Amino acid sequence: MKEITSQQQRVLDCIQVYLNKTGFPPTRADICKELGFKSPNSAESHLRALEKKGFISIESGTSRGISIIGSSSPDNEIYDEYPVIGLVAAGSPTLATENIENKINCPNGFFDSQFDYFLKVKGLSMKDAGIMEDDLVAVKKTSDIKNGDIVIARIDDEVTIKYFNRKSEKVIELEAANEDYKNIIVDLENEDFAIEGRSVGLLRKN
Amino acid sequence: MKEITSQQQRVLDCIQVYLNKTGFPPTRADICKELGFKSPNSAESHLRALEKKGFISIESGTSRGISIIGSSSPDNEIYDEYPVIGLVAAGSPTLATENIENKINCPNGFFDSQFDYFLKVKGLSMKDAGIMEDDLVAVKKTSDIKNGDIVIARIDDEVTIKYFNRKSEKVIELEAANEDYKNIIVDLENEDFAIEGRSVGLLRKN
DNA sequence: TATTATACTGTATATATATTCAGTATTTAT
DNA sequence: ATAAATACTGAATATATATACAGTATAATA
Repeated sequence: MKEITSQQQRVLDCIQVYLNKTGFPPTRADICKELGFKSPNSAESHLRALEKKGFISIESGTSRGISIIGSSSPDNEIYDEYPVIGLVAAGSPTLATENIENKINCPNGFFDSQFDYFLKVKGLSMKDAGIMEDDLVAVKKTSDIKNGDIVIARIDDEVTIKYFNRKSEKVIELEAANEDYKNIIVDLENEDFAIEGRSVGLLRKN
Repeated sequence: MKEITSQQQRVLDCIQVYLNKTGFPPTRADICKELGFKSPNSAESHLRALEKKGFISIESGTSRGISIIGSSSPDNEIYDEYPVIGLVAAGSPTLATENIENKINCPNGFFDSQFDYFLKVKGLSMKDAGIMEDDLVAVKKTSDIKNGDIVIARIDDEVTIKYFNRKSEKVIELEAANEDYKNIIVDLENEDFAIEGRSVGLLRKN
């Protein structure tokens, strides 16, 4: 990255400020208005210099086609509020769908996969997988599950977090990661079973 | 916020994806191309519906003047980039740039206590504390430590993460949370020992 | 000393883009 | 039963915007 001049820095800052304020990049005219230039070509040539030095990229023939290189995220990143849902009852956990304990603000792409909510874990059935009591598991609502995935599953009214293991067409094993807990064999023909989602990450506050 | 239809959701997602990819919002034509519409008015009417429902705002007469509402970070929260530092067997986790693996953008008050960096864990010495290989431990640089705290400690040139246990004025025990690992007894008089910081949280991506 | 980069004003223009108007059809409320 | 919202195609147009061209002037290279 080459050296930047003070005027070029002003233009670069101007683009960043404009982006923060509006959510989209400025036009040449916008930059002129902001910095007091009287010709759109003033902005244009500064932009070309910034492009040549690698600070920005300009999409040719595209309105507002400016993007700042390097400062990939902090300002472009999207944040959202994710609900924390509790697994209530110690022995037989039941999902309280409406029971949102609180909300956590967190970058959208925080975990490798998109997720929908945090599940507050009760019990130690997944202890050996590093999932402890009160940990917040990032859950992606999906039924796209592979063997070995950590899933949030519902059997009748009981919700539990376990390793997923398909035994046959009609039999699924939910495997605990703790020898003190026994695995659950689900007969899909005789039981009301559903996958709530898959764990895509974990958050622990202590 | 009113209910969103599936098509409107597709358009909203399309805007978000385009923004992530290019750094600026799409035109009506861009949306059409992306979603297979044949008339720019298809995009236009969806945008108007999204605006009416409060999901986006549209700057009139402005090219690419779309901004997603709510996606901007709440004003009260402050975000920062936190470095991820690798815990190498015979190295020290310093904030030197050569040790920074990457950076994670994260709300400032994400964990209960302020923290300074993420430490990428190697090994399973804290397995029973739910800290697994490649987990990111949020570390607060401090020497204010109580017995039972999970600390990042340095003995000579070796850095480890262990439970802290002060045995006497001059003796500290570093306790592993895995019976396969043996505890470390530190004699402060004869060894070069320092506390790098304390674990205040944990982040796992999988 | 000639050349290139910086730092502008001012005018002009092709085109990228928003936006309106005219339709058609289905679904959902009132 | 009627209005309103959804979900589109297709064409037309005013204007927002990028971008080239013609200058002027100063500072930094080579």
